[in-house]
Amino acid sequence: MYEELKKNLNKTIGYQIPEDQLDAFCSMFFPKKVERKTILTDIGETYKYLNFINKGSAFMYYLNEKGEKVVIQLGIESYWMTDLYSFLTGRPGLYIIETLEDCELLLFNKSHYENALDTIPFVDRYFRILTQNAYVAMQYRITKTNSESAEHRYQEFVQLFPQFVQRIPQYLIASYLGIKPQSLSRIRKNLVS
Amino acid sequence: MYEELKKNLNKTIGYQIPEDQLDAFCSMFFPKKVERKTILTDIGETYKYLNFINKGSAFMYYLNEKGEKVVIQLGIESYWMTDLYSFLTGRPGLYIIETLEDCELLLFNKSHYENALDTIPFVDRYFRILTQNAYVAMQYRITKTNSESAEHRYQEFVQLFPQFVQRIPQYLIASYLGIKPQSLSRIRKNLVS
DNA sequence: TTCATTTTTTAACCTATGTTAACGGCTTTG
DNA sequence: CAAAGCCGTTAACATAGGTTAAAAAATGAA
Repeated sequence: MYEELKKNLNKTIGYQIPEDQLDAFCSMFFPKKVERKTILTDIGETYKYLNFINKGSAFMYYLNEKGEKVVIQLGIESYWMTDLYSFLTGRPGLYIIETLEDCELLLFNKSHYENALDTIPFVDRYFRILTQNAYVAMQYRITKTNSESAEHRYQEFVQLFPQFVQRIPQYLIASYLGIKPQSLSRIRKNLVS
Repeated sequence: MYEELKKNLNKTIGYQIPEDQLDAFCSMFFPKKVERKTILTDIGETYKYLNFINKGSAFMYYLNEKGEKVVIQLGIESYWMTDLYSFLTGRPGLYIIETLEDCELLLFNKSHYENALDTIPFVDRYFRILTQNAYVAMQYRITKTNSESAEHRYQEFVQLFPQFVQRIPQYLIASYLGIKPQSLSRIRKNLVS
């Protein structure tokens, strides 16, 4: 049940975490299975959980004034999916998280979060690194969006996230890259020939 | 000397911080004056300081393959300017910070940072909120860049950062918004008429 | 297997933004 | 105060990507 999570913990932290600490941490999670196309948390609700994807895939998006989904984040196994801001501040969320495939999630609620930070040595470091990585990745994404062509960005996306290309519908990848599905289709066509 | 910083601390934290704690924190800063067009930290160097802008303005940018400056962040009084990733991890920075006007900076180095986190109660909360805000702002910026026209983004920029429009050269604002200076000039012309 | 739905592709046409190049007004510096 | 750079504007032209609409392909449900 917790293999994927433990793998992620060790990899993120960068050293082998003692097994008893790992188990203490994992015991705080609440497993949950949900079908594909399930909305995990809706706009305006407060995010009560950090969601770890143990199996399956999901995406987080924003609905703009035209009613279009603007994809903010994509995730598969071993990714966290949360409106971090809402979770941390307790304020209503701005984004919607929806599953793409049937999912096995591991939920981690706020009181466990605070408790773990205080009692399990590696946890503080783990979440600090996680947040740092998310921040850096987003900063990188902005610089690329602001300075590279859609074609270039797509090629880089394929290179960085080959697993995503297999499993995430193309129109969501397009939105993630800030272009229309028709444009991505055209770009792919040009790349082949 | 520390008025701007204290103001920022109280505002960010959301309550009145005891004066002795404020003073303890402020005493850890190292004031520094630099001229306009000074490069604070260059690509490849590790960021040793968190830079608080007490007076003046600066910007952080990335040099892409074509040698163009891609602006990541703009800042005036009361803004922090740092490659947070480099500062926190000790790895070489990816970005360049350069002053626009003559600046009075307050530098905060890493050992002071760690020391302050441990010994002054409000500091942990302060930096947590600061990081959260930066994260949220960047997420917002991505969604807008990926779904709104340049004109719309500029109008929102003017509304959110009227002080920036006065003091930051237009070609840097254009880069921040992900467009060319000529395009921003054209957009502004259309808005007037 | 079939039908309904979702996703991708195509194509013709449109528009916002990029490109190149030139000019003029500030600002900085000697 | 003159010269040199820098910055913002303009204009003509080029193009990446958006729009609309339809058909084709893939997927899921019955």
